[in-house]
Amino acid sequence: MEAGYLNELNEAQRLAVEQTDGPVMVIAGAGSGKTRVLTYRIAHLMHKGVDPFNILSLTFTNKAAREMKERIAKIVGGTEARNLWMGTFHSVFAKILRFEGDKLGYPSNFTIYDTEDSKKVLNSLIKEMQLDTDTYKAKQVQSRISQFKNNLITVKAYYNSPELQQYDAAANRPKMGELYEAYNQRCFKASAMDFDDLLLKTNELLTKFPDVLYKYQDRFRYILVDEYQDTNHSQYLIVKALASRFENICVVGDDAQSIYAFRGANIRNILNFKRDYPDAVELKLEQNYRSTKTIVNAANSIIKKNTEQLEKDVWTDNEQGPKIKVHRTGTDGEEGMYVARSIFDLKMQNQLPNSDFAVLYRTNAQSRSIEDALRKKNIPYRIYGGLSFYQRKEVKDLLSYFRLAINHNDEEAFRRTVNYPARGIGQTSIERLTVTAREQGKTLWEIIEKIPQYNTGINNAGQKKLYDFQTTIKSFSALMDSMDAYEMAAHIAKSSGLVKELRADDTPEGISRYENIQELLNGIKEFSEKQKQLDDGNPTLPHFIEDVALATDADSEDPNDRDKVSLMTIHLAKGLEFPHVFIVGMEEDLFPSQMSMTSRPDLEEERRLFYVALTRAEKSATLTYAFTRYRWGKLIDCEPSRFLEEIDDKYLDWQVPVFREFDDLPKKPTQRYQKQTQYKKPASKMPPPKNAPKKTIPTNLKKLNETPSASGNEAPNLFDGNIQAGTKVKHERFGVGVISQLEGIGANKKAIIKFDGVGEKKLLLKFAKLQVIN
DNA sequence: CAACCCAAGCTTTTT
DNA sequence: GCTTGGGTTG
Repeated sequence: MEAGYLNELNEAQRLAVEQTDGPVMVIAGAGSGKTRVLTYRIAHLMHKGVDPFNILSLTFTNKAAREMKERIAKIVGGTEARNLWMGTFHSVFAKILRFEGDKLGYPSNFTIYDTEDSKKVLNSLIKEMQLDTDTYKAKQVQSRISQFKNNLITVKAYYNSPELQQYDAAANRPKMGELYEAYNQRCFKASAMDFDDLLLKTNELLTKFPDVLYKYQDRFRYILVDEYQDTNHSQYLIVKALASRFENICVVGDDAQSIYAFRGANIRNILNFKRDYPDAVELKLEQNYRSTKTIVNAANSIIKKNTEQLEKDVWTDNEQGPKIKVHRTGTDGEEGMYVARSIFDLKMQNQLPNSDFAVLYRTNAQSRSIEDALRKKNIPYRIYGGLSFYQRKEVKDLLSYFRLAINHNDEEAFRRTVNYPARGIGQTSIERLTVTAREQGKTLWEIIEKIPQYNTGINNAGQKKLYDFQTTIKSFSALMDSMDAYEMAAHIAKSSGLVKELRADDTPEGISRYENIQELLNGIKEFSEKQKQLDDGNPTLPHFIEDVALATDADSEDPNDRDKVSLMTIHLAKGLEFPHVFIVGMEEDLFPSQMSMTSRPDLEEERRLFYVALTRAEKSATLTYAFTRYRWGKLIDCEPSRFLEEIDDKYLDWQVPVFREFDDLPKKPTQRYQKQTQYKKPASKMPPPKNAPKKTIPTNLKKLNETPSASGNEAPNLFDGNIQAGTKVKHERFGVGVISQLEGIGANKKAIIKFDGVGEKKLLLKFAKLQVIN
């Protein structure tokens, strides 16, 4: 067959497809047809006679993998496409670890612990080790351990690094190393790997066993990595190791869309690709096919504020399109109403489907006000993300039964199920069981299997209950080979007593829980049927669990959700596109998030996030922000996001009334505040916030990398002065206060200041325009 | 041992 | 404002 698809590509795209051998880096601007290049490239490889079995394609989400596979199947045929190795890093290497993990001491049925499981392990360890729960917060410890693992810092490496230990000691966590070690041991004992382990252990496998490395190098002769800018160090090393023999590696990404540094993604991986592969062919996809000129150019005007990036010039042939609307409302509730009304109007005027619209936000918590408003207007919507279906308590309870039946040593599954539904096995029994298990160096399961042999201190009735529990679970395991996933799941749901328990609860929540279990069972049925239709399918429960452990909600497509407005975080929106996009909550402290304000790299990541958000839009984008907003159940005052200021003004249509907080800016950076007259603010409706007689848009923050003296027109800047604790200062917004503590050095010097009536605030001296008062 | 009540923490993003 | 976990009570 003639490779006619090549004609559908532009020059750069065609080169990216045809350059099949040797290292290739494709920098793909937003909306530049990246997926098309990837799919065609794989199809092209197969046309050239490469066995799909030798192609490894790593994507960021399962959904992306599935969609790409479908598209390839359309070009080359389903049977051919099926043999491709395509999936997320986690899912591909989990599969390999099931196969090879015995070399590292793991059985093939190891459990994959999710974040919640890991946190529970850590919490019990913190308790057992009698550490202070204020300094050792499971969440913080977890992210620290995750950092270690993503950077291949083993326990041993940790102990060899005075620097790492000092860091933890300084954070008041001197036992971090012991905790790390204990956590690993506990997971290993339970035959469990956490998400990071899947990558770490793969690295270990490839390093320690050259024959294994050789085997997979030989298998994966052609490697493609999508979203390369979001790979972490661990992933980077895996790819590097696997590709080092044939060097047929193609990475695709966009440094401007790197938004996962917070969980270890290393933007250097893409910035340094050329250093790793000096012969690499570098291609840039710069023509945007998605958005209007306005949107493309506005997005460009934002992203150029970032310092570190690969040079590129994204442009489009599309029409100019309308300006980006910027709309301010009084409250978050009004913001939701404005969005709902706008969607409604656009829909009615232009006869558009709901699915043409998306509402994007920085944090999941913001969805509520949008939902309320959409509901009021009877506009159907779908929320993506948030608490995943599989994370819901009742769903996870049932899944835990499955997990325990598959891997008896899965301690978290054991703890979840042993007394739910209630079997009269109480806390004391579990406590005693745990103590015995730790003393004996055995798992909880190993103890209850032979409970009379151990001196647990549990009374006879309790021992019997535990033993019976163990027998029940074993009876499930025995059926695992003869039943498909659905039969097995339905059997377990019933025999465990879980269904009965849930049906007994006729409160609305109880009914909903019951329905969720039914939904889970339906899903499993669908899975079984689907697998049976494949010639190499595997309809068993363990296979289902494997899928679920690495699945997210974004992966499930409900046909009922077709014509709905999409609500999601910006992170989840990456890779998607919608004709009309609303970006809500354009406020300081929210977007950019307050967590990101103190460091340049973090702020740049937020800016990239904004870039991602804006470039999702095809035809129109609307930005909204509120004057006040409920956060943590409290009403707080908001300031417009600096990102609004950063967009080139000519692309914006400010629907903002004259606003007093802008009136006294140092040098009136734009005229927009004066020229807007059509939306005069009714003075009575918008009382100035109590503690902030005058707000300022933080224009000075734009100059983060400049020396502070450059902005010398302001009040005395204390950042380089030798200010001390105890000094009395005055802040524009918070009023008079006393510095109680100082931390950080140089540009990062922060002060904790106790303000009268406002309370304690931590402020970066560089920005807080403080005045010393005597 | 289970049910209920209250406090704390949370809200940056997720494979 | 909501959820989770811990503590107290029956």
